[in-house]
Amino acid sequence: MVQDPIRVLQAQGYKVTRPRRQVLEVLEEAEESLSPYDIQRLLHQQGKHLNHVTIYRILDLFCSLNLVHRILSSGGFVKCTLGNKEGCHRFMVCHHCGTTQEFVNQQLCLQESKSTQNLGFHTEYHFSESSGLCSNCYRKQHQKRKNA
Amino acid sequence: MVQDPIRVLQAQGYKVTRPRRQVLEVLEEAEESLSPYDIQRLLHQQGKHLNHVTIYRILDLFCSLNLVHRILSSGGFVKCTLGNKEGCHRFMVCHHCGTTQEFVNQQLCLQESKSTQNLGFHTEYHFSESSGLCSNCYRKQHQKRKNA
DNA sequence: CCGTAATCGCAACACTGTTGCATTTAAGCT
DNA sequence: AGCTTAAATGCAACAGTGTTGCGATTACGG
Repeated sequence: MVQDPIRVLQAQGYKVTRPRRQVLEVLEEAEESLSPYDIQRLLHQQGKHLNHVTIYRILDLFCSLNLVHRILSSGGFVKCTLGNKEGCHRFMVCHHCGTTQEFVNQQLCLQESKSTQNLGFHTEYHFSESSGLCSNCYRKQHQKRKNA
Repeated sequence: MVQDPIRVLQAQGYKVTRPRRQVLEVLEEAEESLSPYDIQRLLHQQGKHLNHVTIYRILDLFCSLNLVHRILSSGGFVKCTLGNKEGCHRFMVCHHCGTTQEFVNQQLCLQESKSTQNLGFHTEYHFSESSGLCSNCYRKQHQKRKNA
């Protein structure tokens, strides 16, 4: 499991501010990836008002600390839920409902590193993204077809 | 090896226009990923003037045909150089010089699919990005340290 | 060479991300 | 608890990126 983000901030000498806690909370609760402006809108609905500049800066910081990852297919950010000792993140993204789920696979990670090293590349970090249907959406699509 | 992009366009009933050929050419020559506006600038320098809207639409099309892939770390686009029967793309991106190189690994691809399927996910497509130093930049950094 | 559907260019707009600077705040110290 | 100060936030203004609708142009089949 990933370390408590608050602890990570403290350990690296960053302040634990209200905006940072709020951004963490909203990412924590989300099932899908959120754009900076999504985050602003969601917080706004809760009566919490953050400047978009602040959100951008917070996301930059969180990315650099590997607390958060940007999803390519959506452009949104997700909170990393799993440890990443090896500098590796793997995500599954449902292209129907947008749900994003992180997973780990130590063996895949090692093989991916080895594979790039064999090609003369010095990998420091890697990630992967699998796009498809989550089990829920797959079931729904399947039933629809049966009924049609 | 990947099929000739021109053939792909024709086979799918898309016209082979001058702007499309020009975008393909500039991506072909580039070692690093190029943003839409990078592409416009490069073509402009060659006396070829494309509207940015056109470039966006062409890149959308090429992405949907899997002729081109967007790199997360840079936001730029690269021409896919290898086949992708399995709906899989793997890239190495040097964070120093920006060079981008595609590679394949059938075994990794199969394992990644299996891994997500075991988690109840129905993967249709996946890709990975390894960030690090290419052999050239690694050597340079290494020498610098020795001299310092 | 002609007709036409697809594609492109243009203008205008909407959204996303950035910079500099004044104000506020977390956290260490007493 | 109050004081201090470096870090972080908010604001305003701007810069860059991406989108839409529509009229003009062009690839390509006949």
